[in-house]
Amino acid sequence: MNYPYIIEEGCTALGEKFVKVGGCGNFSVLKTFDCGQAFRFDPINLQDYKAAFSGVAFGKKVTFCEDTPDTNGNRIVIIGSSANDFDSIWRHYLALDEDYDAIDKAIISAVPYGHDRDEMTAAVNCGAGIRILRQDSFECLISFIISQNNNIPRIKKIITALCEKYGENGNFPTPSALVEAGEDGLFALRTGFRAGYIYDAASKVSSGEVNLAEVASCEDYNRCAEMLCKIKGVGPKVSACVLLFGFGKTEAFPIDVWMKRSLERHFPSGFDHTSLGKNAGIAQQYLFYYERWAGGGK
DNA sequence: AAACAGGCCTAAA
DNA sequence: TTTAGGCCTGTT
Repeated sequence: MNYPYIIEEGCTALGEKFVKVGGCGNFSVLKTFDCGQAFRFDPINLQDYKAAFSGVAFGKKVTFCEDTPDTNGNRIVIIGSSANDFDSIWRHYLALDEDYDAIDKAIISAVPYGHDRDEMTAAVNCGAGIRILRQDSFECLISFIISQNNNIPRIKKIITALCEKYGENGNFPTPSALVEAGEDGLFALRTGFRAGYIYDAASKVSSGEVNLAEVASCEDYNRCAEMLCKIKGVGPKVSACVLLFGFGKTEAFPIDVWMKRSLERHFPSGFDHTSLGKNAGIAQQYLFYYERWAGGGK
């Protein structure tokens, strides 16, 4: 695989720092930030780039721009940050150190020859370039609690309101800040019936009844899910999303309405995600993207 | 206007 | 153990 490396660092005409990073494989800024895993990024219009997204993660404002690939087909990415932040935050956040080419091959070869493998190959080709972001676990937990029975624009709106009202400097609020907000304060942000769920999550995390560090270090997926499901409003789907996007448990395989449709359409005789092991979550993103944004190859 | 949106909780068989 | 309603709100 090709490891990411800094080609150039500098400042824009406006004095904002940037780094130009090569060796990013087939990494796609567009697919990664358009596949619904992160709620605090929005597309921005920069004519020089194929795709650009701007947002906040880990308390830092950042922009990711998809530049043209180098002569070997390796993606170059412009990141609006210091070289220091690239090394300490964004390299890891974007999972640029993962060998996705190898993962993609493993996913395809884990599916039996014939119809099913053809379907999976099509999904992988369609979603190739997506990276599972390594997001903050608490932010992820609250975000996916909010996502239930909801749509993306409103999810984003609520999260923005949470950050503005209860976060420091517009950052994502801490558990204790949300406890202080109280269920009423959370309800006032138009969270609806999820206010009690958010409050319960904040309380249990802040009291240690649900220990996120323990979840992070636990190797047993079912036990991890069990711990998170102690929170009201956290069930199989939300816990799977949180474990996948917020804890790097890539064996998680969230099944929502889109995934259900995708599996029914492409694998009518059934699909066993456990055979994919640690790659199940990545395959899930491909199948999800294939169904939702590419119409499932109809 | 009525249905739906990246689920989960609760009550009832 | 499984199944059906209901749920805040905003948009179409």
